[in-house]
Amino acid sequence: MPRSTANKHQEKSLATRNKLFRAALDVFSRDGFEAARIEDIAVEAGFTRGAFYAHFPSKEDLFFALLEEEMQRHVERIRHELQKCPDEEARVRTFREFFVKRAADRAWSILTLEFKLYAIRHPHIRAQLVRSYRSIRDKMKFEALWQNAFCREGGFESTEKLLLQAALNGLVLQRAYDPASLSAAELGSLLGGLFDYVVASSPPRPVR
Amino acid sequence: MPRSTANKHQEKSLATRNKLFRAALDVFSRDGFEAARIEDIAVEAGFTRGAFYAHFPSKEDLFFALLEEEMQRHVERIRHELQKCPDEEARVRTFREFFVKRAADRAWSILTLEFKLYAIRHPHIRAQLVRSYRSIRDKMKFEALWQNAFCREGGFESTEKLLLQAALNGLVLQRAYDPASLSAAELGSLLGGLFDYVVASSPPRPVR
Amino acid sequence: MPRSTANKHQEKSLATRNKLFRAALDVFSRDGFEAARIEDIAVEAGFTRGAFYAHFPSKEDLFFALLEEEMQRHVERIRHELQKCPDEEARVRTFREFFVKRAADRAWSILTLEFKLYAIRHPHIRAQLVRSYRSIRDKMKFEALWQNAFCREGGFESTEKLLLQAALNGLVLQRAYDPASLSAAELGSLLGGLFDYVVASSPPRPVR
Amino acid sequence: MPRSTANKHQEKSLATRNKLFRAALDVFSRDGFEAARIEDIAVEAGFTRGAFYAHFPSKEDLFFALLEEEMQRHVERIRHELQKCPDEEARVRTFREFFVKRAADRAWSILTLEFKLYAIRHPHIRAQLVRSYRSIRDKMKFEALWQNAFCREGGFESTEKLLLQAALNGLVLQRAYDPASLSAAELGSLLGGLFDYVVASSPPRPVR
DNA sequence: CATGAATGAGAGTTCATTCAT
DNA sequence: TATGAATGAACTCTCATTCAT
Repeated sequence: MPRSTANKHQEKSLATRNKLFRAALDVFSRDGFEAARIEDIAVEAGFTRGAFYAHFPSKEDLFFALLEEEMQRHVERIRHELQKCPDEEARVRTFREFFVKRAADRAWSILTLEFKLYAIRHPHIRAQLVRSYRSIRDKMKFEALWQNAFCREGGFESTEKLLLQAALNGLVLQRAYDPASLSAAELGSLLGGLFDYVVASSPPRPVR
Repeated sequence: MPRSTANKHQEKSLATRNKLFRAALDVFSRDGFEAARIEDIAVEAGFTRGAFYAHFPSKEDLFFALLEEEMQRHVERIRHELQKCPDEEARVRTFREFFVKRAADRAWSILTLEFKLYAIRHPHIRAQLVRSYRSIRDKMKFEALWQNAFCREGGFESTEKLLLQAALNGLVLQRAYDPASLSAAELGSLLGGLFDYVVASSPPRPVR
Repeated sequence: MPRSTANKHQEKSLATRNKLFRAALDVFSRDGFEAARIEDIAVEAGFTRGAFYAHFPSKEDLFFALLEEEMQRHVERIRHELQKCPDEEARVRTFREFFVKRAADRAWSILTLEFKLYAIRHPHIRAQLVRSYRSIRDKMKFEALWQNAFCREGGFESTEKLLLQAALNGLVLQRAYDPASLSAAELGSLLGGLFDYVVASSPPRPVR
Repeated sequence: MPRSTANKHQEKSLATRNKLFRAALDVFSRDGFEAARIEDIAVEAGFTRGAFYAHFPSKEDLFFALLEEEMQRHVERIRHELQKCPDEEARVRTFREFFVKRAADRAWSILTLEFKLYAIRHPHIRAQLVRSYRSIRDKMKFEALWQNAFCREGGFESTEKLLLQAALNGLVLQRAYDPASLSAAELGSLLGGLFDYVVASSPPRPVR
């Protein structure tokens, strides 16, 4: 088998995988993780179920891949923006903006909630999700990013970040199911205020 | 139809309904709303599926009944405690304690999240859920409760309360799927701090 | 137990039975024999399922009772009209009118078809239905009625009558499912013509 | 996707569909349309319920497919026979024979009745059935067939044909539930006579 | 006589997954 | 690699019927 043929195969395979990937994001966003049918994802990508199983062992595995990519992209965007900041004040402002803007990605917030709930009910997945988050964080050096930016102390998994995350997802959910109860502006203002509160209450890092 | 017969029927019916009610709370907590099978609820209560359908038209309706009862109980407990408070400071302290303690009811927080996600995917239920929350709030005079306690202005659905709710549920979820990332003490401290922040940032009610 | 009390009970019981009877005709007409739910019949009569079972062993038995009553009423009306006829010509005209007019009782025609189909699928009922028709005919002296009226020979179950019956029910069914294909006038004219044909082709009875 | 694979799949699929088709005719004939269980049809064909749903969206759709095929086959047989007829007399004789012989297909007559009754109770199906009959008739050029054969005028849906149909089905039903009331010979003679009557009473087509 | 709570069998339908091609 | 036919388990919901009251 000539090398070029092998490459052709590999390329085509990768292309299929990518199409399934994009399709999955669409279908998950539209129907939710549990309600999403594998057939719908395959069809949305232009294939049949068989192609799905040739690339991913299960719906869960596809989600983990998606999760990893999404976080990677997010961190890279932040890192890129932070490099342009002259001082800590600018860095904090950048973080704040990023945080508040995440409310716009309704689908992702909801997908995150949904999958965590799913994980609670499926012990095997729960363990994998915990591992997955840890591994992504390690790979991304997320902790260092946060600490360098803020000159503040942070534990292994800073609880303040969990609060921000929880509030963000919870409020997006609230707006999703009852938009009348919370306007987009109110949501933004709530998140902004919370961010300021968290930063203000975070203890300054002792000078070494 | 003799009166005694009717009473016997009524009594028995009510007893069965209650057993199903309790069983549902158990099963929902254990398996989640969607995964909960009607048969499991019925069996847990000591009956068959048919009995379930004789008392509740659907799993959703049972959940709404549960929701209403739960909120009613909660409000009543708060109201009772508030009556014993001599001044506003005591009332705020009472509210704070209630809020922080709600984190202990892991099952309910998670059930709430789950059902809201379910509602997003089922328009008919979404509308009913919105109506249900509104109707319970009206019946409970929840707004008045909150406003009297705090001597502060509050809109129809005060956004600050939504933030508290969102953070509470989100953090409980976090602890449920990864307990190592957040100890019970940290969770309590996070919630307490958030409560203080919200109360502090809430504008004092203008004197009339 | 005083006699009057016994009578009261009997009376009340009969009244209940009658109410169930009328309700059954309504519900059967509306929903069809098989789709009719015993509960609906009971409720329509102002009772509960238990009352139904106190008076009729099953839906089928109720139908047989209904069938018997309906045929009895029909024969009595014919007999009454025939008595007023001075000669054979008038009797034939009377019969013709009765036949054509039966097309107006859409519900009964359809119910008849439905129950016969049901009987085919339920051997036990099939046998009972055959017996039932025979017994009603005997009791009503239906054959004698027909023969006296027409001065014509007729077998045990004259096949011409079966043709009339079949055509009537079949055409009513046709109009029920596709009214555009057959107007009421066309239906009447078809039935009238068929009646005339049957009478004309029937061999005159030999003088004894 | 290689062509040969696609063909194999197509072939297999068609074979399965056909097996389900035949099985359905059997089961419908034996148990009736409503009582027929999808599982029985699938098993009779050598498959499971899942296979059924892969080929037909519902029991009703399967019936419509069956109806179309049956009518198509019937019309084709008639058309074929008519071509061999030298004159109108022969054509009328051919039609007569076909009509009388249809009484032998007890299952189909009864299935037809049953489905029409079912349609009356299910508005959605009723509309589809009316459309289905019309579309088949149009596709088959059934009207032209009938008119060319007879040199007689006929409306869009000649009412005489409806009478023949109704009588046929009704008499077959009668024989099905009470064979003693009508011998096969009597049934044939009744149908033959009716056919002659209808043809004789049909107005000859005016010469253009 | 009448109630109505409870049973339990049974139907339709969906879909992740397997596997021959 | 990709197809798509087929499986089979799971789940919801309906209703005739029984029975204690």
